[in-house]
Amino acid sequence: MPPPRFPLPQGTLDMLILQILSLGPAHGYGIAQRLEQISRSVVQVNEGSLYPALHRLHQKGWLRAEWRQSEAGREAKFYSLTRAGRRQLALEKDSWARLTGAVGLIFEEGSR
Amino acid sequence: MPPPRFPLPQGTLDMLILQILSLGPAHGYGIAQRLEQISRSVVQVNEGSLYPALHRLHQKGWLRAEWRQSEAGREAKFYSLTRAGRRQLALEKDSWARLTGAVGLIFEEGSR
DNA sequence: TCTGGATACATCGAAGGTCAAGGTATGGAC
DNA sequence: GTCCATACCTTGACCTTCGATGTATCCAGA
Repeated sequence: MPPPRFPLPQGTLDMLILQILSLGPAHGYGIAQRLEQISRSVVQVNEGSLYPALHRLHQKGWLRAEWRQSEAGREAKFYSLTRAGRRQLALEKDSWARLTGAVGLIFEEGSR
Repeated sequence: MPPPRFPLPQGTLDMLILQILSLGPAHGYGIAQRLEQISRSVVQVNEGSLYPALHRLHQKGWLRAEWRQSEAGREAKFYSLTRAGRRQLALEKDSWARLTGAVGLIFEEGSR
């Protein structure tokens, strides 16, 4: 039985996109593929979430967009992190660490 | 500067409530306090999130509700986990572990 | 006595993100 | 010539969280 898909908690997708782009420019389709590969299929991005998220991040000035030729020889919109995007990623990683830390504390409380 | 408050990702509140109740019955107000205490104020539950969540979980059959006297001598609605609630908590913990694991993988990918 | 703060419940509308479903188009392989 | 992978996008339904607001009791301190 393959692991069940589960919805990404609101807000985490932005962080994951920024993280992938911190490794280098990529287009939407590629971002989705990388997320799935690296996470071993735990993270599966819906296109109806992905593209709005990219537009959102772009509009906020965290991404730069540029039409280029893809590896497959197709026109594709390549995104890359801006300086502000890098800052934002750091912030979101920080929040994530505090959240998971807090959840960890709450879970431990039961096992003592 | 105190750590900034941040919104709980959608869905995590249910899991945290179930976890707190797995330690024993509690009323809404008390659940919020415990979450804040245990998490060292990282998790701060909004009442407009808490009460709808409790009703939701109750309606799904994961909680039992009962009016009793609180420690402070006030009428309060005490919630406790049902068997189905315990099952649900296990499921959600599992999803959480897979999610944080996946996010961990994606973060590591950058630091190699 | 009365005022404020803690306890305890609840509801409402706004805001925001995710999802499933659907649509368009090109390139290469068979 | 047809199918699949690539690559973009939009729409509406759904759900949760949030901030604001409302009600009520109890107790401590001025």
